[in-house]
Amino acid sequence: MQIDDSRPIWAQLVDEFRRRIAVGHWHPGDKIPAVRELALELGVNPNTVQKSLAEVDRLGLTTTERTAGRFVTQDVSAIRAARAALAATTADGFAAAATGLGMSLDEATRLLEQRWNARKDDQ
Amino acid sequence: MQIDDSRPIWAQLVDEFRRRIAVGHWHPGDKIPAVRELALELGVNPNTVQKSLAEVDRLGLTTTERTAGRFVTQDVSAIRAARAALAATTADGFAAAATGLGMSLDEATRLLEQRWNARKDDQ
Amino acid sequence: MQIDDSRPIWAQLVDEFRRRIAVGHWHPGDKIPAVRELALELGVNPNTVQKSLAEVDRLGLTTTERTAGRFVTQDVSAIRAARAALAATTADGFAAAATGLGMSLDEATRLLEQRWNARKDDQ
Amino acid sequence: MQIDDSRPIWAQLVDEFRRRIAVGHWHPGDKIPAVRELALELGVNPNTVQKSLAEVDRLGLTTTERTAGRFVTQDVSAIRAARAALAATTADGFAAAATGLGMSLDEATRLLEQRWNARKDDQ
DNA sequence: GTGGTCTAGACCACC
DNA sequence: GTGGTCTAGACCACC
Repeated sequence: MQIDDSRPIWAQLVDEFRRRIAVGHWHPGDKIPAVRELALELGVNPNTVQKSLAEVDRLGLTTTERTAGRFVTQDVSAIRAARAALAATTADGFAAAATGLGMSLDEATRLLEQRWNARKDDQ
Repeated sequence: MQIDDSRPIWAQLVDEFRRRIAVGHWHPGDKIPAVRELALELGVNPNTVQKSLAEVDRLGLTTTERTAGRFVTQDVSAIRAARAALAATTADGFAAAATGLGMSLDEATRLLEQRWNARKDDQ
Repeated sequence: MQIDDSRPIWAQLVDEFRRRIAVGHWHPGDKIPAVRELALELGVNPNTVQKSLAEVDRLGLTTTERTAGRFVTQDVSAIRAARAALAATTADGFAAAATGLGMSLDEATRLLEQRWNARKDDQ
Repeated sequence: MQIDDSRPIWAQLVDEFRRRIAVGHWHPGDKIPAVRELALELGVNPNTVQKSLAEVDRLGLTTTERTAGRFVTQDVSAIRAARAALAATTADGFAAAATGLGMSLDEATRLLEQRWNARKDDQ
């Protein structure tokens, strides 16, 4: 649980599931965990998971086969879109913080470079 | 409440309070809300808020005066440090996502530039 | 209540609300009844009405203003689409019945003409 | 269960049983299911089924033999009448919708032709 | 009063 | 066991 995210749980779950697919935690063609299982894992009601997964279906990232379960799409372009969306979101988060702190694009770029290389050194 | 941040709540609260000071939501010299008030606002136990505020004190971002309450530091360098930390954190988030998606630093920089300008156009 | 419609209630409600808009029972710009009111009128749970109205919103036939209520779109093209869909649906129903009974298109057309004129005489 | 058909359930059941006979779901000479069985299938009270079947008897579409059960008539003309009634009903539904939407008979006929051919292509 | 969210729990079809 | 639907009822923000 995190403080201060006022968006509905179901919308946060949509983001979380998109993220899992975007980063390849769930691979194309994979069966994803059952609704009740995810609800248990995430500590929310199955109905809430259900609502968010319906939206993920609608986004074309998963397909549902009623008795067999729910599967990550094999449609590469849909997944590519999810990856692009994820990258854009984190870029926006950084841009928002940096502008909020009065940084210029140049300063932000330098900072990104710095942290990028720090990451590389960590590994 | 957000899904999937597994760090302890008190640590998340430290981040939240640092953020409020870094972005100027709480200004230097301001009296910040009472522990009980924050606990109510954030929906957590007062003891948890207390623990996180003690850490914020230790970071030099706030000072406590027994009877009068808790105040944001007037020490500019401490606040500057908090701002730098916030910027670094979001930069890290972007860097992590971008490398996770197989992007190069060049691609990440171009994306940042793109989103930066998109923000500007929105305003 | 009618026999033998196995589709979910929420989907039937979507059809019903589209129909009300298509035939002009609810006019462009009109405030439609509150969720709880519709639930009472239709004898179903407010949550079920809520789900169907979210879909009607998604179809662009209504817009929601959180505290003021829900309104029929003023977008003529969206309404035109709803009208076309309604006409197509009833045409399909007739075509399905007619072909199921072994009628030719010519026979169906003649029957339609007959009933059309019978309607006219009734008025 | 469907929304917004305000006719009594028994009358709707008459339509349903006529339809089953008209489309050949129940064939001439067939024994139809027992009252209690139909009541269970349709989720209504056996008395309601009884009332509607009495009407179907009266229409000459079924005959009842006290101990053996209820059978679909072998009278071809009665069945033909049921088929004509079904066709007329759906034709009326289309005509009502089309006139309600301000269409002319010509436009309705063109739409019917269109949907008729679309059906054919689907198969 | 308005729309919206969330939970608990029952139930369904399909296999 | 799987996804899906539906209800009852509590609660929330916004006005």
